[in-house]
Amino acid sequence: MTDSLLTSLRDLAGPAPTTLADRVMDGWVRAPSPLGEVYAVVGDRGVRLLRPAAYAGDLDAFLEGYRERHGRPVRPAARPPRGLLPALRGRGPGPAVDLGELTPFARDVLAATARIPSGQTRPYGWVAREIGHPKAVRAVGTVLARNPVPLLIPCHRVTRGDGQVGQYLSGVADKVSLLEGEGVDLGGLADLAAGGVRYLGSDTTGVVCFPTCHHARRITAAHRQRFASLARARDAGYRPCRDCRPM
DNA sequence: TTTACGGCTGACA
DNA sequence: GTGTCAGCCGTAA
Repeated sequence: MTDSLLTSLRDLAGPAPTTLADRVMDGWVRAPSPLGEVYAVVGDRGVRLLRPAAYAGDLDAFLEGYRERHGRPVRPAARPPRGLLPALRGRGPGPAVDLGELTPFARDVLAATARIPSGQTRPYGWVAREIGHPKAVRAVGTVLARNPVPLLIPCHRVTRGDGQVGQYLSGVADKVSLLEGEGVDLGGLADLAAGGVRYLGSDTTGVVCFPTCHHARRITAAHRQRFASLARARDAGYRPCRDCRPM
């Protein structure tokens, strides 16, 4: 049997080949989300753009804007991409996203943001440090403001270092509602921030975390220690949590 | 190539 | 405690 025949047989066992139309046209879908209906455009490598309808406005205008910006025609997709609907309900790893048109810096920012677990928040400065550009804090904000796939890449989980929620693509109210929907205690965080507290530690483990970290939330009141800075926590003998990597 | 602009931050009054 | 300001840095025009 020739190699080319083997290859052909193997291809038959794989996913159905995409048609030419699939390669040159993207497909759009509507889907429900915590922010109401969203529009999404999907290419052969994944979701390329997602916008809440309430923010994007009229579907025609949204599609026209997409065509203009990306120079690609769009048609209704036969079905939503695998994983999109569960991801918008907060379940599963989510669909593939196509960030190929972004700069390497922007992709790094979004990749770091995608690692923030549901129900937790990180400061803009944390994202900057994670990607090796600790001083590019504002540039991180600029990238997140243009996140092509909000909700799928949870830019709402990036908040200001001083305890305020910060801005959001479709408005602060949406950011607040998303975070509260994930169980983030914004009132509690604001109280901590008002008292100058940015980190919580456990005096039984000697570990210090961001307040929304999974571990910080389990510290019982009697053992909870509050810190204004990581330096203070270190001086007191605490080490940074390996999960939330406070900075 | 230059410039202006942010989903920010830390310092200082 | 709160308000202001300069610094920072990747983009887009």
